[in-house]
Amino acid sequence: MARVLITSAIPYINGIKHLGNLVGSQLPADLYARYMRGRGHEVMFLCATDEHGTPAELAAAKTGEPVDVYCARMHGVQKELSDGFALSFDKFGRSSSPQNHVLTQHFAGRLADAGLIGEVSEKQVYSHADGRFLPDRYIEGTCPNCGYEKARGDQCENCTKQLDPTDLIDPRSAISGSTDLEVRETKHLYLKQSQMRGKLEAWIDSKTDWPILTTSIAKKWLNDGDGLQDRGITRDLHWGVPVKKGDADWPGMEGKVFYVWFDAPIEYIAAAREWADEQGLDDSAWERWWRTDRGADDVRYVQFMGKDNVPFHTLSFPATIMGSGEDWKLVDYIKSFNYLNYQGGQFSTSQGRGVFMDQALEILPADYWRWWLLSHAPESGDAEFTWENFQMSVNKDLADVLGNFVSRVTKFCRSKFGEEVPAGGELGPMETALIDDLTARIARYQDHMEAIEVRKAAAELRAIWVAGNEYLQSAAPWAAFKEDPARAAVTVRLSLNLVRLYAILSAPFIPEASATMLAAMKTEATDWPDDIAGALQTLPAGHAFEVPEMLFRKITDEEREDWQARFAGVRS
RNA sequence: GGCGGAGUAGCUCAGUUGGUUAGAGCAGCGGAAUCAUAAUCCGCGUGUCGGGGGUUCAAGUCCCUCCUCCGCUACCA
Repeated sequence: MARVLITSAIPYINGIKHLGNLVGSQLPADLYARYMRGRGHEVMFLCATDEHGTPAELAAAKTGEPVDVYCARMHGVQKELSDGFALSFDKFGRSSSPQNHVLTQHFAGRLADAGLIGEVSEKQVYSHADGRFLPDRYIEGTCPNCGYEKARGDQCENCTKQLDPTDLIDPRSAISGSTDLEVRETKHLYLKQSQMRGKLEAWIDSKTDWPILTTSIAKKWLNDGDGLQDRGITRDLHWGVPVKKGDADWPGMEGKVFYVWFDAPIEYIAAAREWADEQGLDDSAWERWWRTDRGADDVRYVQFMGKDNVPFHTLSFPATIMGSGEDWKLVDYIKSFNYLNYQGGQFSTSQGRGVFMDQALEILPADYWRWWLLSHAPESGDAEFTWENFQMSVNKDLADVLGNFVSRVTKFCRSKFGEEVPAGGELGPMETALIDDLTARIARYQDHMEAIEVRKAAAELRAIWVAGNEYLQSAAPWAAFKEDPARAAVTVRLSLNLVRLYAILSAPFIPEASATMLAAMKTEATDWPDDIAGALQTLPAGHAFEVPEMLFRKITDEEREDWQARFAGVRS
């Protein structure tokens, strides 16, 4: 039994995530976690909300809540939705947790001791009306290049020119519109990533099995321009982890907090600690996952994220861990994803375009979304969601191929043999052929799951479902029953066992339907099938079962058209 | 602009280090079957592998060039 640590990129606290966000990290991470658990491995699957930063403060101000109250509420909303999608986190933590405060300050102290933190005095724009420093993107003005009047301080959306906020003509706060701005001197801490460039590059180079998408992004940042740049890790904000050197004050940094990209990845570790604390366990319980000197040296650590998050996970966070000089666990494999588009354009949180997690669950159960999203995961390039494709895929794969198989087998048995596994007959050549076919297919399915080839795994699983229909069609128990009931009994007995087998194999993709199938078969035998022939005899003759409710209903054309119209425009 | 990804059947996509007539699912057409959610199963592919050029006995695969789409570009997280 192996031990597998799995983290999914942590979603920002603001708003509800859309399906593109979901399929880019949390959902495939859950697939992998469920599969690894199914194989009998010990899994620690962690996620959290990323709660700090200016956007959270502004969103809270807008709703009139104190920012901690706002974050607590939104965390609850996101937790509920992740439960709705059956995401099986061992802990869904919060980057604002006390555990993360302690760890973030600890890392900062270690990095400072190692000489990897520098203090830099820099000029930033302060807005008197807003009472805060403004990030570049929150300053608007006229573009000096093209004259566009709503250019942002980081880049002009009209002419795409990179800007510095001080370049803008007639700058104003994008928050309040105030022009009462001032360039102020402020001191910040920088993580000297540049000093670790060689070490990081050697580490990246050693990861020959990583996806090209992952390593190419990392190398770009390592080698672009003057090489890896140092990054500021503090901000003049109120909401965040106060700047401290371990548990000691940091002279000159009073009133400042660590910046999100520094404290957010550390929350991966803190989430494990939150989990241990919640369970009433001591530090060794989480350290055995995270400290290689305390038991984590045999842990395999896999991260899931969208491609936009790759630089932080390949460079900044490893720099933090390596720079600490302590024996923290580094990631072993990074699975990154491209983007999912929506009906020819992008999903857009700001424009409310696309389907969001809460809306998705309002119209269909999680398994429908899980299956479509995972079987179309944007692995080799950006992928596209269309309602036509969604309707066709889900109806065909889930309702016709899998759902109908369960239905035809259980109902046929009930009408001819009653609601128990029928006795009699011996396995013949047709059964042997099926078992051989399944054995080969399941081996391929496992290979794809081990390699986290999500689409290929889904395609093989579907083929495994099809194999059941092919077998049933050629064995034709409805015909055999008339002259050779024992022959029909063999077929039905095997097919009922197939239902159980399918439930186990399919659980990582469609956990709710899988549970329904197991309940209908009245079995708690859910061990992963190593020997297929043996696994298909688990339910013995005489074992009672029941005909389940329809596993998957079909999406009608009317519904599809309705949803298409409803989600075309702006989210209400 | 720079970097990266993608461009293969009507649609969504596979195609390992270059090697027989380029594949799968869906859709479409024809058939079988009637247990089942009008479901299932079988058969059917004349594709300029984005365009052009090149290397090679042999190119979807390698090289050059051009076109299109997408992402990133370090203060959005």
